[in-house]
Amino acid sequence: MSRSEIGANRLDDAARAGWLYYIAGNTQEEIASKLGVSRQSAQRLVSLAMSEGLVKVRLDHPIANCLSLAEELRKRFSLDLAEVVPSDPGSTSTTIGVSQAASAEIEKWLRSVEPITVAIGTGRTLKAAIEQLPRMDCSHHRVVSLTGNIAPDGSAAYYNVIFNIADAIKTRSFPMPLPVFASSRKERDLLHEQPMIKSTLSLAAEANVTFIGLGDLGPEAPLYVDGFISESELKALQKAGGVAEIVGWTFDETGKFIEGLTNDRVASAPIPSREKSLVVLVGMGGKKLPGIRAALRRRIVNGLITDELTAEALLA
Amino acid sequence: MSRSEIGANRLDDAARAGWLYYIAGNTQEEIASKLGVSRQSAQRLVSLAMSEGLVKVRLDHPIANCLSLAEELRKRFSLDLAEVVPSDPGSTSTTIGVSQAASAEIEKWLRSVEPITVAIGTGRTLKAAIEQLPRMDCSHHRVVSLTGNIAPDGSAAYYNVIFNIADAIKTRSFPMPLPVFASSRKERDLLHEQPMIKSTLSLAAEANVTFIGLGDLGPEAPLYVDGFISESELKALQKAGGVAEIVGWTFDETGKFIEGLTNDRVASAPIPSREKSLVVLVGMGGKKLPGIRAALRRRIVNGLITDELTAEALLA
DNA sequence: TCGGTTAATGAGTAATTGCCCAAGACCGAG
DNA sequence: CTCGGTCTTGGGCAATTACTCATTAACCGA
Repeated sequence: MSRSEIGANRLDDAARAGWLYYIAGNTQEEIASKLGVSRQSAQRLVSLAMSEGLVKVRLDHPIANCLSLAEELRKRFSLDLAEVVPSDPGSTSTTIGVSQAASAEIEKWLRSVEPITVAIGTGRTLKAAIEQLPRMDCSHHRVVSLTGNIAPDGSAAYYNVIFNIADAIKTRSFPMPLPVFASSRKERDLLHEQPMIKSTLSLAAEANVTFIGLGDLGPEAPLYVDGFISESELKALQKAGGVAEIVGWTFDETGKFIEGLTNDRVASAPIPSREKSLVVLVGMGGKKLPGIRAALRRRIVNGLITDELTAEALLA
Repeated sequence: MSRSEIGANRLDDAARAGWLYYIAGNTQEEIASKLGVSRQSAQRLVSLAMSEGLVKVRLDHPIANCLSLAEELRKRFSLDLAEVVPSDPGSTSTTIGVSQAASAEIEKWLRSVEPITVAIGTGRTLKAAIEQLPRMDCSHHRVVSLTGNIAPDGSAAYYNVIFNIADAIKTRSFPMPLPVFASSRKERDLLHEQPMIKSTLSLAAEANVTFIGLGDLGPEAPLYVDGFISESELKALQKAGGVAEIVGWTFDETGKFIEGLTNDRVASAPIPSREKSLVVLVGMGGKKLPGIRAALRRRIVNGLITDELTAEALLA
């Protein structure tokens, strides 16, 4: 029996154990005897099923406060989509909850029988959301990345999610075989003139729906931490008033894009039209708050998925 | 604060507790302190969230054995849909697993943006499936019942699920305001001539997809236990070779409908076309086995959702 | 074939959860 | 206002689950 078969069997067993536990309501001891393993192994299988994402938990009840916050956000910022999930006071996670909600929204779009084009950004939040997606056949849809997938060191950019999505669902995916930042404006423009890139860019421009994350520009800015920009570049952006970035495009607290600096070199596609399509920002947490507020005010996005605390702060 | 508000708040809290438990991964003690209640109350809220169906657990991993059984069933009986869920050896439940799978399949159809018509039968299995449905807006779809909803004692037939479905999702639903069995063939035909009934019947006939359960005709036949037929009628059906019924239509082990007897009086709609639509039978367990086999052989249905053990028995 | 390394296993134990029961709150009827 | 009944609450305890750790088995390269 080959290595991969063992692995498959293991996941198979995990799925079976998870099924017996979560659906059939067996105790782990019962599962152990039914599967002919020790209680400890059964426990491991169950937790494996959970950690591997075989088990998806969904909670559908419209919690009153979340609903009303969403409604207010929609009105205040003329949003086409607003979703608010409960907050976990005390948790420091910046993805918990919103990634599940984002996943559900992405899934909803992908269930469409009409072929659609989905554009997607980068980041931890989106990555977590994609991991929640069920395996499904979406071969009639197209998923296109808004950002380059090459990290400064030449490796694949870790938080570029286009490959994760292609992995989770069966679809035609269009990565952007580019560095995230070119070395100069000239080089960026040159790269964008390449036929393949050009067609991917125009595909992105006509996306029906777009899901993007947001990175702050504080001392632990993802762009800086992940090595896409240097410390001095970060400082310069901060000095120019930059508060956040979306797929690499930095902007100030009014949502105005920073002139020059790194924005000259971002190889990302422009953010698709908010007139003709839905652009959903997924994010939560105090660090992102100024950025989210700016993005909403200048209508860089027309959809938002966030949590209760952030929603309240946005409305305050 | 009114009674209903209290109830709503309670479910709201339950949802919040369930969210903190299942999504955010808090312990019940943490939830208790965050929600400002005792640990026991938190525990109650979490279990309420589960029992009220606010929390939906889905397991998506193609368990190899289930997949191959489904594939074989599809081939052997020329099915358009076959789904096999794991069995819980030892459990006596006749709905566990298949109802979840049926719910997922129903949901898939209801997610369609094209308006569709869904026909639905009766029974414990389907009732359990409907309870799993998430709240969703399906006002562009129509859901029609295949059977009358009036029990012999004049009350609403308990296992008629059309009201449950209308309760769970927002849709135009079409019940059949009829007894399940008329007193005679003549009366049945007369009832079916009434304009409203007639239009509901023709709506059922053009359903895009149909979900039905199956009842055995053994000593504990649901039809008999629920008081729809008398003991002597049951005996007569058995003597005539009847092994099972679908929405009241009884048939023998070859799938041939029993001539005369109760079939003359069934007020149910005929089972929709297997040529032009998908008719899915949902059921599992040894008691139903002869019935399921018969239904598949004579193509009373062209779709099946069942469990491993039943699938294996069908293929043996 | 042999060491070295890694992964899997089972025992024991701490943490967490589910359940039962008694006490108290609430409500309607008298 | 009081009584009887029902529902809710929290304490305590038994059952269940998660984690740690030492041991064993499996694997891999030489």
